[in-house]
Order: sequence, then C-alpha cells, then structure tokens
Amino acid sequence: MNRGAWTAEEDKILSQYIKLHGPRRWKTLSIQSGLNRCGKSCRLRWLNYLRPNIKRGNISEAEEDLILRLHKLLGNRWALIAGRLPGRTDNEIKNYWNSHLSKKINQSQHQPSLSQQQQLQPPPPPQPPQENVPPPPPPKIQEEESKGNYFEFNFDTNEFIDFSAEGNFCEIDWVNTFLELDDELYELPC
DNA sequence: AACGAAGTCAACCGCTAATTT
DNA sequence: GAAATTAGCGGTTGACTTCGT
Repeated sequence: MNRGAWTAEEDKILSQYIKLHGPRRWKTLSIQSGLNRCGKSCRLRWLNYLRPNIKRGNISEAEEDLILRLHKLLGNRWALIAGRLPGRTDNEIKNYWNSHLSKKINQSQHQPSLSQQQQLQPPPPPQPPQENVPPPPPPKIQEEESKGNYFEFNFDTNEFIDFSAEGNFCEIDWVNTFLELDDELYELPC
C-alpha cells in the first residue's frame, strides 16, 4: 500500500473512478481502481480535496466567527461544525482551530472579562465531612460537563436548529442571538 | 548562510456507528 | 439476531515551511 502524499496521477485516477462509480465502497474502489491505497485513504482524499465545491484556505472573519460560536455550542464536533460551513471540511476546521483559534482563545483568557473575573473569586472553605451521612450523588450536569467543556445534548442539534437554509449564514440572526445568550453559560475550552 | 524552533496541514490511526450479509 | 463490512469521526503524527537568531 502506498502511503504519504498523493500524486496528481493518483488524484486523477481516483476522480475518474468516482465519476463512474460514485463515492462509496471505498475498499472495492481501492482495489478496482488500481490505486495502491487503502480505502480509508481514498475516502479522505476525496472528501478533503477532490470532491466538488471544496473551498481551500482564506477563512473569512465571518466564517471564523461562526466556527468560534459553533465550537462554543458543540465542542470538538468538527464534522458538525464543518457541515455548517459550505465547502469547508472537518479536517480543515480542526486544523484551523488547533493552529489559529485555540491560540486566540488562550490569549483572550489571559485578559479575563469582568464576569470572568467575578468567577475567579476564591471558593468557599471546604465543609467538614459529616459522619454516617452518605454524600449526595453528584448532580447530573456535573457528570456530563466532565466529558468536555460543553454540555452533552441528548437531542439532535439538526432537529433543534434548522441549518438547511442556504445562503449567507450571517443572516441567521436568531442563531447569533442564541449563541450570544450562551456566553455566560459556557466556558471557552482550554 | 546555516541552523534549530515553531507553526502548519495533509494524512494516518483507532475507535464507534451504521449498514449489509 | 449475529457477524462482517463499510462509513465516519476526532485525535495524533510527521513532513514540510516559515521564522528567529
């Protein structure tokens, strides 16, 4: 099996095969196309680079803002976030987050807002343990927060938020309003 | 100019979920 | 219903590029 960077010739073979047979059955594709690549590699190459309408680079301020907001809402659900940014891939969003946005957030965390400063008040002194009294079960929300710096939603966000509307996502004002309302609830991830 | 450090990003890996047999 | 196969996801790696000294 070939590994590493794809060549232009391999891209051509993959594109031609998918044009004929469609983007599915990746294992079969990798064998029948003659590409000496594993199916997973073929799938990734198609999804991230070869499929139509892929946008590359130059993430706009509006897109960046939307990524920040969606990340605040959804956490590291890159595929879900990328699905709201036409032409962008989960891999690109993830890379952009790790190399650009996470730094921005770290910088902004070093300059806490007033509300954040209020949260930095020292915690109350620990209560002495009470004998023969079992500790209360931890609140459920605490358990779910421990999975990440965001709440685990037990509903389908696709049902909750209809993102099916095409066009300029900045026009979805109520989403922006909703996300702004979250500002006090969600801490930015580290 | 040369070198090492830091940054970027394409590709891979391991895992789970969904689908097919 | 069980097993096998396929698809998809997020985390991580490593090659390459850029920057600073």
